[in-house]
Amino acid sequence: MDIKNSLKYIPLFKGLFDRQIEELSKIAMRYSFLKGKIIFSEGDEADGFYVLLSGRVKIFKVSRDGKEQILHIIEAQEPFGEVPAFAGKRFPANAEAIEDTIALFFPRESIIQLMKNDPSIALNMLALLSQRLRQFTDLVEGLSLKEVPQRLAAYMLLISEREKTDNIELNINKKQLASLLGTIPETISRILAKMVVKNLIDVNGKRIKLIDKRALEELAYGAKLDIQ
Amino acid sequence: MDIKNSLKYIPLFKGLFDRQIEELSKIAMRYSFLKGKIIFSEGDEADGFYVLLSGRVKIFKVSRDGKEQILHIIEAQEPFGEVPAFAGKRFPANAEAIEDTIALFFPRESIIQLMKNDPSIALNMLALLSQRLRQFTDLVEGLSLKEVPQRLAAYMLLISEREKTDNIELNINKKQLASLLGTIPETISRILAKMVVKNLIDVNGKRIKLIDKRALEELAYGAKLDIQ
DNA sequence: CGTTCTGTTGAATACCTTCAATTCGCGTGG
DNA sequence: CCACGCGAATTGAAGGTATTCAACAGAACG
Repeated sequence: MDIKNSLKYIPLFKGLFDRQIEELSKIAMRYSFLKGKIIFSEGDEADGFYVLLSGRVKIFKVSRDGKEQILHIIEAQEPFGEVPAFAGKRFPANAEAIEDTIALFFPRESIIQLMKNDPSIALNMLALLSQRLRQFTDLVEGLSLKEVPQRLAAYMLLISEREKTDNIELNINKKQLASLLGTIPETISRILAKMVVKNLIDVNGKRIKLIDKRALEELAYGAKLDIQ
Repeated sequence: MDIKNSLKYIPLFKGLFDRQIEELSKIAMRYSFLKGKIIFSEGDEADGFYVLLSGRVKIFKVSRDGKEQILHIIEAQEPFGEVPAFAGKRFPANAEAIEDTIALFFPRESIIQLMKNDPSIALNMLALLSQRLRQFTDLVEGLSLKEVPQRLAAYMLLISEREKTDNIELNINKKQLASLLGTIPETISRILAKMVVKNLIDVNGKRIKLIDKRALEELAYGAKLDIQ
C-alpha cells in the first residue's frame, strides 16, 4: 500500500517535507466504506478526523421526522469530520458514504503534535475551515433569504462554472439535490419543469443544458421566477 | 493606552508569552465604531481581522429586497472577520456595530508570521473556527429542518442556560431576534403570544419567564406547537 | 409633547410541503 | 430479448406555515 503517495497530493498536506509525509503515512489508518455506510453519527465522540481518498461522502443533519439536510458533499482529497478535532468532542452532524469510499483516519493528537512542530499544516487547515465557513454563509443565505428556484439556479451555475460547460450533468440524484438545497424532490421537479417552459434550461435525464444563463444569473441573484 | 492589558485576557491569545502579547499590541490598530456603523461589507477586500474589545457586532447577510439574516452576534473578546485572513480575500458577509464598539484590527501578515513562530495561536484559531462551524450547522439545521416555534424555543433555552436563569432578558430587539432566527418580527410576536396562551412562557417586555421548560425542550427538539 | 422607531394584530396571499397516484427508467432474471 | 419489479421521478390537488401588507398601539427620545 502506498498511503504515502496518496498523501503527497492532498492539499491539506501541501508544504510538508517528505519526512513529515512519511510520518503521517505511519499514523494514518485506512478504512473502506461501502455505499450507504454510515461513517459517523451526530453526537459520536471523535478522536481524529478523516481524509477522503476516493468515493464521496455526504455530511448531513436529520430532523426528528426524518427529513435530511445535506451540509456538504466531500470529494476526494478533502478532509472531513475535522470539527471535533479542534473544538468540542463530538461530531456535529452525520457522515455517510454515497459511493464506495476509501478514507484515511488521523488521530487528533498526532496531528496536533505535527502542527506544533510545523505550522504549515495548521495554516492549511485554517484555510480549509475558513472556506467551509464561507460555504456555510452561502448555504444559510440560500436557506433564509432565497427561494428554491434561486437556490437551484445558483447550484446549476456553480456546477457549470466548476465543470466549465453549459451542458452540466448532475452527479447526485434528485433526492440528494433536494436535500442539499433544503427542499424536497417534488419541488425540484416542478421548478425544473417551469424553467424548461420559460426556456432557461433543457433537461434530459441527469443532463441539463443551460440555455439562458443571463436569466439564471438574475434568478440566482434574487430575481423572481414568475410564471402563470 | 493599554492594548497590551486587553490582549492578555482574550481567549484567542491564550498561551502566548508576554513578549508575544507585547508584539501583538504593537501591530494592533484600535478602532471605534458608533452604534449603527458598518464595519465592513460583503465583498470588501480584507487584509486582516478584528477582535472585539467592547460593544457588540452583528455579522449578517442581506437579500436583494433588503431582508437580513444574522449569522452571528459577536461579543467582547471574540474575533470577527477572520475568514478572509485565511481563505479568499473578501468578507463573505457584512458587519455592523449594534452598540458603540471598540475593536482591534490585526493585519493578516503579522498574525500569520506569529503563527509560524508559535503554533498556539493557530491552534486557538482552529478551535474558534471549528466552534463557528458547529454553530453554523445548528443554524442550518434550524433554518432547514425546524419551524420558527422550534427555533425560538431553542433560542430561549440557550439564553436560559447561558445566563443560568429561567427568567431571561432579551438583549436584542425583536427585529434582530427575528433576523437571527431567519424570520420576521411579526412572526415572533405571534408565536410568543401563542406560547403565552399555552402557558409555556410569560412575557413582560424584554423579560421572558420560562414556565414549562419541559415542553419548550420538546418543542426545540422538534415537537409541534399545535394551537387552534 | 410630538416624532420616530418598535412591536402587535388582522386579513389576504404566497410558497412550499404533504399525500396520493402514475409514470419512467433501469437492472435482473426468466 | 423481453418482461418484470422496484426505486426514482413526475404531476395534481389540498393544506399548512410563514410572509406581506396595512393599520394601529406603545415605547423611546429629543
